[in-house]
Amino acid sequence: MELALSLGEQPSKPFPKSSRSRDLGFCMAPAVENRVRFPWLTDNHGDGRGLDVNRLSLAVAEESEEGAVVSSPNSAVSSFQMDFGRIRNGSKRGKRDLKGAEAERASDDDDELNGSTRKKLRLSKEQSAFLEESFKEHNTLNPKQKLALAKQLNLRPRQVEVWFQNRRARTKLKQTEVDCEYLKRCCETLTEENKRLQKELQELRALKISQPFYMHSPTTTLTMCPSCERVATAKASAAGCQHQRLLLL
DNA sequence: TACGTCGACGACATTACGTCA
DNA sequence: GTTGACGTAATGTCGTCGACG
Repeated sequence: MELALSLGEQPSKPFPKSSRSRDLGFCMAPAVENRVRFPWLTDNHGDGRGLDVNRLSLAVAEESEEGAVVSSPNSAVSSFQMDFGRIRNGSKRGKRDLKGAEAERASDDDDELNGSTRKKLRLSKEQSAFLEESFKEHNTLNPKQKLALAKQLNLRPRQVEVWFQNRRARTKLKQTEVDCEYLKRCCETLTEENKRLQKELQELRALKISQPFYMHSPTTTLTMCPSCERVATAKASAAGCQHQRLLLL
């Protein structure tokens, strides 16, 4: 039996840095990938980039443009317009956010840092659905895609980025659960097989003790049935598997 | 060419908030 | 109204890579 799993092989960084080249797509052991396929693992665009958000439903965007910002059905406040009070003082990430293209993250946060604690918003169903669709297309985003999505959903680019990060983490967690289940089943099967072989070994030993002369007979051979892989002597096979009996005929 | 630095980004662990039973 | 569990948005940290001097 072949355990076609990669859990044990996974390095501390299961997603290799190949994704840095924007090739998009999870790095899963081939066998795992074959067992559980995600539609977005295949790059329909060939070059692995170029998410065309315009292909997706525009319903949300249209609604947003009208100013009727979509809000969570469970939230009384618009999910976009809530404050984002963030504690970002002197942290490595905070510094990085103030540099280069990432400055946009900080700039649009600056006017929202009044509070001392961060406010967590919940994305609306429409936003989540839209992001989900995008994720199915590509599980990573290049800056352009990120900006386009953010604009379309009226979110901050950072929010889109975080959503994708969390989504990848959730996907991986699910995959790990699936793999664990599979391994469990494999383990059970192997345990059963091991029990059966142990039993068979005991029977053979018993046979050897009870019929020492027979076993030492030069004409006696142990054969393994290619069909059920049971080991048996020519004589014992008469009481063993039917395949052996057929072979003897 | 080798090397150090920097910015960007992803994974991962963790925190904190919103929701619901 | 309170509480604990759960889902998830957000944060912090680390490692890696490519660009650049």
